[in-house]
Amino acid sequence: MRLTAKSEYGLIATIDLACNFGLGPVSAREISERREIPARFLEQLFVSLRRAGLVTAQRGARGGFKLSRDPEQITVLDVVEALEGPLETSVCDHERASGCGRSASCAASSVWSKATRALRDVFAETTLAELAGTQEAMDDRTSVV
Amino acid sequence: MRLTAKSEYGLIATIDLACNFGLGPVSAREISERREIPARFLEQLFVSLRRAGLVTAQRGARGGFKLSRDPEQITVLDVVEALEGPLETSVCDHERASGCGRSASCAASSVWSKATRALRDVFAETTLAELAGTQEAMDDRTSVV
DNA sequence: CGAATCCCTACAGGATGAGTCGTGTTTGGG
DNA sequence: CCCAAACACGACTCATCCTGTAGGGATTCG
Repeated sequence: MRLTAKSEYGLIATIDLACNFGLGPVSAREISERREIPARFLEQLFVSLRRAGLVTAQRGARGGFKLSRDPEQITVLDVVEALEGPLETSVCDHERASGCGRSASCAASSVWSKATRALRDVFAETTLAELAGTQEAMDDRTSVV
Repeated sequence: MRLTAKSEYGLIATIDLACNFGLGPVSAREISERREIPARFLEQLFVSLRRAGLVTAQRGARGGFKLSRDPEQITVLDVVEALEGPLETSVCDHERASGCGRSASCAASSVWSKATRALRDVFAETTLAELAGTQEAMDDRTSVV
C-alpha cells in the first residue's frame, strides 16, 4: 500500500485548513510551525494538493492556502491519493496479478484486492470536517491559544 | 503498512503448501519453479516462516516444508506478520502518534488506526484453506497436471 | 559416500522515501 | 513603487530498505 509521511503530513495539514475554513488563507509556514512539519517538505505537498484540486493557493504577501471545497466534501481518500497516487496500484497487485492466466499464481491476489477495498472504504468514509472536529477538541484541551 | 514482495511470495508459497497438505513435504525448489519465485529468495522466506512456527522443515534429501498446522488454522495475517513484522507499527502510527499529548497532531492518527484495523480484519478472516480452494480451481482450469 | 535439501550470514545494487536548496514568480502593504 | 512575504518548480542529496545473489555449512536419504 505504501502509506508514507506524505499522507501523514498532508492529512495533518488539510485538517488544519479545515479548522480554519471560512477564514482567510493559511500560509504553509504557519502550518509547518504549528504542526511541526518540515517547511520545505510541506510546500511540496501543497503543490500536489493544489494540482489535485483540493486546495487553492493565494500567492504573495498575506497569501496561503485554503480548501477549495467544503471540508465535508473532502475525504481522507482524496488527500491520500493526491499525495501517493491511486490506492489500487499500491498494495501488491502489480504484474504478477495480471499474469494470472499463465502461472495461476493469483489466489493470493484476491486477498490484496480485498485489503485495498477495505482500506479504501475507511478512507472514503472519513471527511476532513469530521477530523477537524476531533482536532479542535484536542487543541482546546491541551492549551487554550 | 509496508506490504512487499515478501508477503506476495510468502503467501503464494504457503498456499502451495496448503494445497499439498497431508502429503509429503514440498521442497523450496519445487515451489520456486512451479510459482516462478526466485529460489534463494524463497529460501529466506521459509526461514522466517519456520521461525514463526507456521511451517516445519524436513532437512536432507527428499526433504522440504509442510504447514505445521491445519490450513484452516493459519490466516493470511499469520503469514504477513511472520514476514513483515507486526502490522500495527507499519501503517503510519509511529512517533508522531505517541507525541499526541504535546503537539496535538493526532486527529490524523485515528484514521491510520482504523485503517490498520480494517486491514488486520481482512487478513485475519482469510485462511490458507480457503485460498487453497480457489488456487486448486485455478490450477485445474489452466492445465490439468 | 554423495546428492539433495535446508540453514545462516554477508553483501550488492537499485529504488524510493525524506528532506534540502536555489531560484523564480506573484502580490499586498508601507 | 519597491520590498518582503509567500507560493512554484525542479534538481539534488542522503539514508534506508527492498530484492535478490553468493558461498559455505549442516542433515538426511538412498
